[in-house]
Amino acid sequence: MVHCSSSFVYGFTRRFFGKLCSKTASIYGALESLSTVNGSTRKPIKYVLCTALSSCGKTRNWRLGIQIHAFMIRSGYEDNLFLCSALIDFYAKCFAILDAKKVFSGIRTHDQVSWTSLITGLSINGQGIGALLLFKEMLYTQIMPNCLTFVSVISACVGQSGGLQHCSALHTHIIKQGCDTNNFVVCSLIDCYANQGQIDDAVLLFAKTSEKDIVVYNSMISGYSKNMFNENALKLFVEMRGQNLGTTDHTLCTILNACSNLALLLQGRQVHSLVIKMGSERNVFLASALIDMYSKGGDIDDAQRVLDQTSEKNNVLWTSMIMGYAQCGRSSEALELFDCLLTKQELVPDHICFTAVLTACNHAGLLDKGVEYFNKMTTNYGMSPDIDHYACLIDLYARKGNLSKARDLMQKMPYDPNYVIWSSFLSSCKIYGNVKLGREAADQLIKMEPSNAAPYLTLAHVYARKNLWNEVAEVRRLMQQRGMRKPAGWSWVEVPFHLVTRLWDTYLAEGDALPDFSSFPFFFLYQEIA
DNA sequence: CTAGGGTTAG
Repeated sequence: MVHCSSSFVYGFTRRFFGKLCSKTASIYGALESLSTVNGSTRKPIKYVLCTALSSCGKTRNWRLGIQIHAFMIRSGYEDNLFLCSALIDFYAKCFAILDAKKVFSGIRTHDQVSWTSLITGLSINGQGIGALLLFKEMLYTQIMPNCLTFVSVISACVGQSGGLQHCSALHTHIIKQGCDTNNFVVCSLIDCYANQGQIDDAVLLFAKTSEKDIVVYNSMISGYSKNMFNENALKLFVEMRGQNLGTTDHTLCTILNACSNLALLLQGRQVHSLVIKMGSERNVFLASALIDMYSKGGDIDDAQRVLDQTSEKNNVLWTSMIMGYAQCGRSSEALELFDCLLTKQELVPDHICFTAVLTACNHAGLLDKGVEYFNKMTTNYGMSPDIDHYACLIDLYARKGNLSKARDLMQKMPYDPNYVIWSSFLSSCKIYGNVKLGREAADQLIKMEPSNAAPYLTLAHVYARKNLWNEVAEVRRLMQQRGMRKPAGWSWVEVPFHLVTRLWDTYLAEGDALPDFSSFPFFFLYQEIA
């Protein structure tokens, strides 16, 4: 049987290995009987071992894999390069990267595969830098990288600081070596460029690829959607369907994502019908994309229906649902669902789940609840809150008017406040007319994104709220001096005198002194109502 | 016809 096709052996290994093991009481027995089934020759066992190790990696079967390793040693296959590469792959896929490294360093003469296996292994274990360094080391040897090596090392660049520079450098290398027509390489390059926000480079690469397959299309669609070019993603999907390439679950997942981003409920429903036609309703990736699409499209009940029909629920699905309720303003249902799952012990909440819960509190302005969950996360679950959790809590305090407490938290948290935090803080400063903190927030925002006009306008409102018209004028002068363009929907208006008093009514807090008419500049910022 | 590779979810 070992002379049959490898896919047969693979299938065989997966389906019958377990049975053999239980019958013979040990993996050794199973392997012995496999090697003697087809007669006297013992040689083919190494093919079986190789395929078995591969499937142990794919199914993350750690127990079986290490027994095969032991059997390898016992049968004298320890130095077989093919088996060692398979071992590296197996250990890496079971997240035992140290063991993978150990096998690698035990190899006397390496080949492209052994190098590539460890580079891939480092990359999937989150050690992108390590993968890059190993690749560099490989370049000093006689062994040339091949397409597969490039694929691995490019994937390792994704999410690295300076990943773009590495990626461009690798791209040059790839063109020199003539690997740039390989679709696998093209996909990883498109993915890498798209993840670094270099969508133009990705588009260029995509356009240059002559024989695009499904996955190349999928990568490009996903790249568009990641960079919020959702319409382009949809257009490309239509084009892809015109090419009769077919679609995969990946495609539909990405398209649903684009529909969610655009809140396109109708188109999302059409994709849902495609999911059903393809018989992919059981795919959890699609289920979560559907839940997300329905909740962002405003149909939370259909989102719930998708969840109900999914047989195997996981953290992602539950979190999508909680987030869905939170975002559509049904916060109490979000919290009820979360609490219910906790008591039934159907959910071990992780960071993102707590983000959804805190978002629900934030949406409903439930400060006490928010603090309670925040504390629960740290004390009951021993998690260290990440910046998004702090952002929810800070915004909760700020929107309740406790600006100093919010500012305090921003200082005490172990992260630097990001753009989102400062801008939500600034809006609270506007609501409560806190000039001092508002000015600070606006300064920070302007420093972070000098070309964005929004903080100038909000700051002007903070001043206006306190009748500091000279400061309002100063903001306008600064904007003109710095060549700022107004964001769409905002206008400077010359205010006729009879409207001035009406604006005052709006902005004047009770008990404030009447403004000095002579200092009023007769123009005002206002946001057009869509 | 022994190994290693690309795109998907909160």
